[in-house]
Amino acid sequence: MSELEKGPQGRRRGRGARERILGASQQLFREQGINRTGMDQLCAAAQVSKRTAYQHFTGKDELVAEYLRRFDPSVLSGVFDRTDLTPRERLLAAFDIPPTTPLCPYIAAAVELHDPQHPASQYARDYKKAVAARLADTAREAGAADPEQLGEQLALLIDGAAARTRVLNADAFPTAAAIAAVLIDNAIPATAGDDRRREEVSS
Amino acid sequence: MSELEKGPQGRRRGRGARERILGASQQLFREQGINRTGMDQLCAAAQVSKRTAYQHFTGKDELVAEYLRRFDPSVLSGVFDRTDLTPRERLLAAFDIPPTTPLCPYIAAAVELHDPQHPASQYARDYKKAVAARLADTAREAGAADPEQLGEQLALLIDGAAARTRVLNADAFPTAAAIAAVLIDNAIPATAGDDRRREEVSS
DNA sequence: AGTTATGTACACCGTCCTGTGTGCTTACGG
DNA sequence: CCGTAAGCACACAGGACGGTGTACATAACT
Repeated sequence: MSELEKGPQGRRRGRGARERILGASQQLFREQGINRTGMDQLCAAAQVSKRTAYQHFTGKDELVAEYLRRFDPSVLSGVFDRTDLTPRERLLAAFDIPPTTPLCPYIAAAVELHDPQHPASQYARDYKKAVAARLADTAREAGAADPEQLGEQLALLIDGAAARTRVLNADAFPTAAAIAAVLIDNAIPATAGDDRRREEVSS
Repeated sequence: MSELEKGPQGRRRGRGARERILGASQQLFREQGINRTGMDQLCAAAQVSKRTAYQHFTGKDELVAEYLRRFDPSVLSGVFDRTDLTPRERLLAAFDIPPTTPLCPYIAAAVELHDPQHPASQYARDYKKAVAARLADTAREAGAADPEQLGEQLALLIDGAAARTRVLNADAFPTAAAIAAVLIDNAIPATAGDDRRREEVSS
């Protein structure tokens, strides 16, 4: 039989070593960082032989890249696909992250790996662009004058809150949410709302 | 002769090994990151014997902490002490960083070291708080309604721009500056409209 | 059955890392 | 001038790291 994908959902019969490895990665890379987590420790935590790990992933680099790919469903989709909220509420919901998230792992990976060519760094870039695009879509849906600009601005606020939370060890997302509310109200001209301020589009 | 301070300005007669070490640290830690820069390489770049390096610094940790302490004069003071600018212009000038700065080294250090107890991490926290305080002072000088809040908001914007610039490999400071302009104008009650300032806010 | 993919146990390699020990040379100050 | 602090050259310890080789056990599918 051909060497078909053993990728994301491709474990054909195994007892699920790949999933355990990725699960341990989620925990350890977050708690300790990528560089400070050795493969020995990771395999021990996953209850997986080291040999098996290197049969699933060609190297640590690939494992790190795959580890990053396991965040989209929980964060990105979980916020934007909520139809129970108005577009404006959805934009603000992006700042309601529970304290379970120490720091955006994409920023952490980009800083730790320190190599823009690394697969994980490239994926982090793609992810950040995707988030900004989703924010822009929602901004357009909410009737923003310049959705792309608002999306980029909100994305910057999220990253700022993440970075600041990490450095200061104190939640910075409420501050970011406050800024977001101002930006959103400034960018949406005719929103039905209490405070409708002078709509000036900063050039 | 007693073991008196060989600290910041304490090289008594030497040929300046300490300064060369710190100079090389500035360059290498920025270009390659902290964890990816070995002491061997650093000493070679500084043209300093490894033994000498470990006589000036008890370990790499202390060197990293000292390396972070060498940024205040160039960044923090360089922006806030410009008396040729109005307070509002000074707030915005904090976002005019030249392309020489790849990423705020404090964020990088906090992420790379990954230990809030590390001296360098503690110093990074102090520095971030100090910047926010300086921004708040300037915001107060500019007549902001809630200077502390504005200072914290602007600090968050700076960190967001730094993080985003790093991850995306694209300058995000203009976006942050645009947000800052909106926040500043919203926070300063009397300064609406164009550049009508000069109402001296006596300190 | 029996073959084959999957996983295990464990030792091992080479490399890089932080950090030392030791002896020698240089330059400054009195 | 001489003494001494500053710096140098070099080897090496001790450990963590990423990654591999080998031989063996188990599960699954036909």
